[in-house]
Amino acid sequence: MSSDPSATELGELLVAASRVFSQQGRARFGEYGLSPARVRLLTTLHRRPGSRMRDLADTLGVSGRAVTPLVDALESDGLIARRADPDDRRAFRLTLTDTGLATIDQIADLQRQVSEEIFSGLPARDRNDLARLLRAFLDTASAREC
Amino acid sequence: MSSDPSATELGELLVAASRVFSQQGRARFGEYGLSPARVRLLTTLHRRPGSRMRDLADTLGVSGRAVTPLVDALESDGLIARRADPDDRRAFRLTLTDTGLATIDQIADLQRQVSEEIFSGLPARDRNDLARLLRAFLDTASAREC
DNA sequence: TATTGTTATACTCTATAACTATA
DNA sequence: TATAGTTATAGAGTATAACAATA
Repeated sequence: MSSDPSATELGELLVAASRVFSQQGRARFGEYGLSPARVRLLTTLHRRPGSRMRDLADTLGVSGRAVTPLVDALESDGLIARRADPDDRRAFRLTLTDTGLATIDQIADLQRQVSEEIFSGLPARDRNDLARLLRAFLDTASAREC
Repeated sequence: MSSDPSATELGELLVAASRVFSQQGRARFGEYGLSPARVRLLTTLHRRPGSRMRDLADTLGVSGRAVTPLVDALESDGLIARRADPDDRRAFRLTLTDTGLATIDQIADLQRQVSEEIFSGLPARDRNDLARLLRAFLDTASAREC
């Protein structure tokens, strides 16, 4: 038994739990043509309106190359708009259209439905504790990235 | 404020935390040619030696079709072996080779390294609480699937 | 020179559907 | 008929590298 025998198990539990949630969400969102990557991009953009594509790539933790086709598709579906950046002629500023904002509402509804369903078996107190611990973990993890 | 305003946030936290862990793991395992799907298949097979491909697909929660190329690749790399099922001539029994078992050890090492690194900022008590809550969540979630 | 975003290309993972060989 | 596994085909998501335009 080493210094922390449960670190590995903790990682496995985290991934397994997330997988349960993601698979449920993927199925539910899929009915509305919303893939995980699209949802992530839309909600990220909603939190940071006017982001450039590079900003989005950094925030999402993916390569710049991965953003282009996603934005292409979302733009062609009328959910987001590319606008020229007045300060940098190489860049675009991305914004949600009215349709995109309506989709954000739909996403929020679906997320709430899936979340309440999936966490319904967990007592409220456990849910609160879990949220607190996950927040603490994310704080320490993101602090170490800098 | 509805019955449980934090369910959505809890889902987001769970996915975000898992993503931190997975991205770190993906990078680390990738150095050894171990993709997430390969690791999942190998560790699952290690827990259930002699599984048939259909069993693996069910356990992994993917289509049968997704298993074939994975098994092909792992077999051609000498990590697993297909053996005819004596009771059903349509089916294969999969087993880990010695090389596959060595890879399992390597995977365990890497998982431990990544886990200890990523959870190092979280006090031991929080880690234990987090593990307990995730286990409780998985229990309720998998109970509902039946 | 460095950076923004694109095109070109390729890889991993997954799915559905049609097929074969067995059950 | 149903099932185990394969082949065929397709799609999403991502990566690296090379490029154009701009900083």
